[in-house]
Amino acid sequence: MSENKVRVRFAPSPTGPLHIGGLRTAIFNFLFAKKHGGDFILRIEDTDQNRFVKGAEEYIIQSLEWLGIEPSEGVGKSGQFGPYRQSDRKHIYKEYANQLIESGHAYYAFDTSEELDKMRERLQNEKNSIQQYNAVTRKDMKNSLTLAESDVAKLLANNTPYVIRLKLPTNEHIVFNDAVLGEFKFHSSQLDDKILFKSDGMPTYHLANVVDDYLMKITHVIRGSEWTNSTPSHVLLYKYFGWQDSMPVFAHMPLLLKPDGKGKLSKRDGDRLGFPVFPLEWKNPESEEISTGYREAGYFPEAFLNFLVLLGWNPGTEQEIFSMEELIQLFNIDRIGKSGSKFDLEKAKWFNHYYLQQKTSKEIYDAFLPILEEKGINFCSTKVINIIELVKERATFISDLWPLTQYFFEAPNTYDEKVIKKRWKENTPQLLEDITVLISSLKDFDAATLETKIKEHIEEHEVNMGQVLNGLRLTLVGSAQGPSVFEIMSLLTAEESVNRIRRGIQSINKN
RNA sequence: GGUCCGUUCGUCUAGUCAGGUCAGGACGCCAGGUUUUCAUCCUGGUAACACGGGUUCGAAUCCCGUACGGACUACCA
Repeated sequence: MSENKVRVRFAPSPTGPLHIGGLRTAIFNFLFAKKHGGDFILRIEDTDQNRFVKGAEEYIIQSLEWLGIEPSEGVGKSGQFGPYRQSDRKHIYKEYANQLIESGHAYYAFDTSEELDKMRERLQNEKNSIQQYNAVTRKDMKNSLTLAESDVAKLLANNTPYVIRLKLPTNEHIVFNDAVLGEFKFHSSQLDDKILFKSDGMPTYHLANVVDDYLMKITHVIRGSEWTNSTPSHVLLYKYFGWQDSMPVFAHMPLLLKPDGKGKLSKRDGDRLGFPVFPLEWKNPESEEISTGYREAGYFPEAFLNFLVLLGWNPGTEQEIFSMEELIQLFNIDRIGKSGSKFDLEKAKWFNHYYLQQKTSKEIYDAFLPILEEKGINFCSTKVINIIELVKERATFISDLWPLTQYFFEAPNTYDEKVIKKRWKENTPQLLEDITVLISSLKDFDAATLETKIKEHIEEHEVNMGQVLNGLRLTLVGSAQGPSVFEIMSLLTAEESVNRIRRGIQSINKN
C-alpha cells in the first residue's frame, strides 16, 4: 500500500512570477494527490543560474498559499527526500551522468557554441529537414564518440569545457502512454542527443527532472504539454538507468492560450492582454515594473481557484461551483481535456460575484473596512453592515462597495444632469417640500412605515408617484441609482434625509 | 522546414472510447418580467459539431485526406 502511495510534484523554475497556467498545473497536481491520499511536493528547478530571478521562489510559495494549496513536503517545508531545491542537490547529478557514460548511453561533447551554430547552419543550407545533434550529425562533431580515447582524456585533464549528451539509439521506436493524450510513438531518428549535463557543472532539466522524480519516488508527472516532445528522452533515461519499473505515469495538460488567439500564455504577457496573468502582484526586481495580480484586483482565492480549475477540466456534470473539498473528491485525470483553453475575464468575474454573495455582511464589512478608513469614514459598524446588506448583491468585488455606498456616508454635491432633465418638473420642489413635512412628522422611520406613509400621501394628493420617488432619489443620492428610496432614507435618518432633500431642491433650482 | 498534438456556440465546455432524442449546460449578448431608478434576480431567446471524402439504414461520434491552430525543434525550463 505505502509502496504505491501517490506522490506528485509541482516543479516550477524561479525565473519570475508564476503565471495562471503554472498555477493551474499546481492545482491539478494538488487535487490529484489529495484525492488519492498522496503527497504533493514542491520542488524548485533552478538549474539555470542565468535565469534566476530574485523573489520568484517566495512568490511561488505565496501564490500556492493564497489558493490554499499546501505542499506536503518541499521547499519551505521539511521532508525526507530533500533538499528540494535543485541547486542544493547539485552534487547528486554528476554521478548519474557518469553512470550513463559508463554504460555507453551518454558521451562527452566538446563542441563550442560557434561550432554548434556552424553545424546547424550547414544542415540548413543542405536543406536538411533536421538540424539537430543526433545519431547522424554527432559523427562530424567533437565528442568522445569521434575522438580518440587519449584525446578525450587529454581534453578532460586540461579542463576543457564539455557537456554530457544522451546517446540516442539510431533506429528505435519509443512509445509511452499519456494519461491525458493517449499513446505517443516517436522514432529515435527524429530526436536529438539532449544535453544532460552542462559545462557549468549543472544538470539540464532532462537529467535533473528524471533523477529527482526517481529519487523522490514520484508516481505521476502532471505537467504542461510543452513537455510532450521531450518525454521520449525521459523515457529513455528511465530505461538506461534501469528504472523502468518506477517510471511515473505521464499526464500532459493542454496549455492556457492567449485570448487574442496567438500562442500559449506567457509571463511576458503581463497586463498587455487586458487582464492579469499573475495570481499576485509582481514587481520586477530589475525594471521595478509592476504587474497586477488577481488578489490585488479583488478576486477571492476560492473564486479564482474555482474558475481556473474549470479551464481544461470538468467533472462531467453541470456543476460549476466547487469547494476545495468537492474538487478533491471529484478530480480525475481522465476528465482533463485535450485542447488548449482561453481565459475569459467575464466568467471569472461571475465566479467572484457568486462567492461574494456567499459571504456574510459581517465578513464583507471586515474586508471593506480598510477602504472606509482610507476614505476617512468612521461610521458605526452596525450601520455599515446594514448598508452592505442592502447593496451587496450589486457588487462583484469588495472595491465595488465604495461607489455603491458612498452616498450613505457623504451627501451628494452634484446631481445627474440627465436625470434632472428627465424627471425634474416645475412642481417637483413643492412636492418634495411636502414630503419633508411628512417625514418630520413621522415617529417610526423604518423603510416599511416610510413606504406606507409616503404612498398614502401620494394617493391622497393625487400626485405623480414617479415624479416624487425619482425626485427624492435624485436629492438623496445625486443620481438615478441604488436600492429602494425608503430603505435609503431609513438608513440615512429623518434629519439627514430632510437636509438632503432641501439642499437638493436649492441646488437643482439654481441651474 | 521537421516531429508531435489538437479542432463542438464569441468564450469555458457536455456528448466521441461502446455511431441512433430538435447537439445539453455556463459566461457573454439580446428581449421580457420584477424593481415606478439603476443593478441584482427570474423567464425566454441568440449562437457551434473546421472542411472534403469514405464506411453505415444512420456519423459530432469510426476511417482517410485537407485546412487551421498549438507545442517542441537552446549548454531555458
